[in-house]
Amino acid sequence: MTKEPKAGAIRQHNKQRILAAAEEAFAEHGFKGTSVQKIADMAGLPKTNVLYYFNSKQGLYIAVLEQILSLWNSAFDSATVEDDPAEVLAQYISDKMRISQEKPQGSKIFALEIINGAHNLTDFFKHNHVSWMQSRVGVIQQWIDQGKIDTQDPYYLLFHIWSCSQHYADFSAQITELKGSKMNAQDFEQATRSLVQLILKGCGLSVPSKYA
Amino acid sequence: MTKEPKAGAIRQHNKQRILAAAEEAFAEHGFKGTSVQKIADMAGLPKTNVLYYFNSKQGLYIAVLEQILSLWNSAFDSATVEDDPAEVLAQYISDKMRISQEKPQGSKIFALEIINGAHNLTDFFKHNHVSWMQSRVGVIQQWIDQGKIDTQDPYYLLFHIWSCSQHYADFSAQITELKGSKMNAQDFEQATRSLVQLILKGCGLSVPSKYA
DNA sequence: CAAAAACCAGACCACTTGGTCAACATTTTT
DNA sequence: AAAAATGTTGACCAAGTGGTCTGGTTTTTG
Repeated sequence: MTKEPKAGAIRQHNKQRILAAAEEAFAEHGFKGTSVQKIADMAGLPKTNVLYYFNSKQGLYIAVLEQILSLWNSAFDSATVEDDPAEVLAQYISDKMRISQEKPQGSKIFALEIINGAHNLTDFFKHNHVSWMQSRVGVIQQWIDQGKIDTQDPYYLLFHIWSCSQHYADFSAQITELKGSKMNAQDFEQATRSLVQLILKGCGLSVPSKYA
Repeated sequence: MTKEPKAGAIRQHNKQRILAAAEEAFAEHGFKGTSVQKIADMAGLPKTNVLYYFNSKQGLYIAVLEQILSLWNSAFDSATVEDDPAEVLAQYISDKMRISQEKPQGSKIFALEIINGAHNLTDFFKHNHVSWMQSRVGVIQQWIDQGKIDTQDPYYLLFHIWSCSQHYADFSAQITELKGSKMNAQDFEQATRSLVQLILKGCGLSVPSKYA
């Protein structure tokens, strides 16, 4: 069992400092490509100190992962059949795009983790993830059955929403190269509108004026 | 200049052997996570031999990258305004999905490379890529101007096509987890139809019967 | 204020890494 | 068949790795 000493303002502060540095480093160089020493330098602490708070490099990595996942909630999580699919999906896409804009590192780390086989995601998380998926697929299927949106496999719809929105975080280097400059806030707005229109129209929905 | 000794059946054969092993290893563990020793083992050769053909680990990695990129061509590359956008886009999406199914390692390596900042892609490739993009964006824009497809930023449309199709290669671990089993040929067919419908309908096009 | 708990950090270690070198074997060319 | 080019390989190395240990300092607590 991991010891969890209560409170400790210093502990709190230092752990946060280390987590922030680790998130940046892991996002940029991956797990193997990041050394504990480098994280320590970025956090302005000796290496031993990092290992003191997080017992191992992997422990720190998992802590980073969990912190990221805890921030990925959305109104879509609790949507029901009663809700308007156009409204709910548009909101969900907007949420995911905002996360890609504001927390690109998290998305990158998650992507790296999945590409490498997701070996560090706990069974607890995986189980949660599967449950969430089944529940959301259920709602979408009901929308389909009621003829509110086009017939399709709800799994693929969700995959497509994720991939497009996360693309703006994960592949930012490529996007910058191709567009000639880094995407700014206005670009993100436009990309979001573009994606909302594509997905909603692609599902046979019309875009709520709020997102047009 | 890199010496390129003519012919040499042995050379050809060994290099190919090493490239294949390296592709598999890099896709699974990334650049930093793969040791030259491991690649050598997989290729059934001593480490020194690998370094003999490719002067460094990075050299080998770049060779792998170039080999991958050389296979990513499609009919879309040479499409013109005269062509039917529905037909061309549906074909392009199908092509990209087939690559995700048949060559997932390549897609993964490319994704890892981009996430990590694309530092190993040569300027030559980047320039080619930008040119390709501008040319394709031009064609799409003309389709828009002629009212053949919905008004939108062509850049984002292409990003969305890429991200969705590559998602099936890069995030296969997550998909398998969520769907409960690895995607088979039939699943890929269905996913392709689903994506073609989403994108085309999202652009205001109707799906050619061939892809419905 | 003293003891206990928490925190800090240099020295150190076993191990892996990419890469070199020199000697030897094989193939190709003349 | 001699010479030149190409291929093969074990021994070796310097640098970097995650992680431990030990002894100290600071902070918290009774």
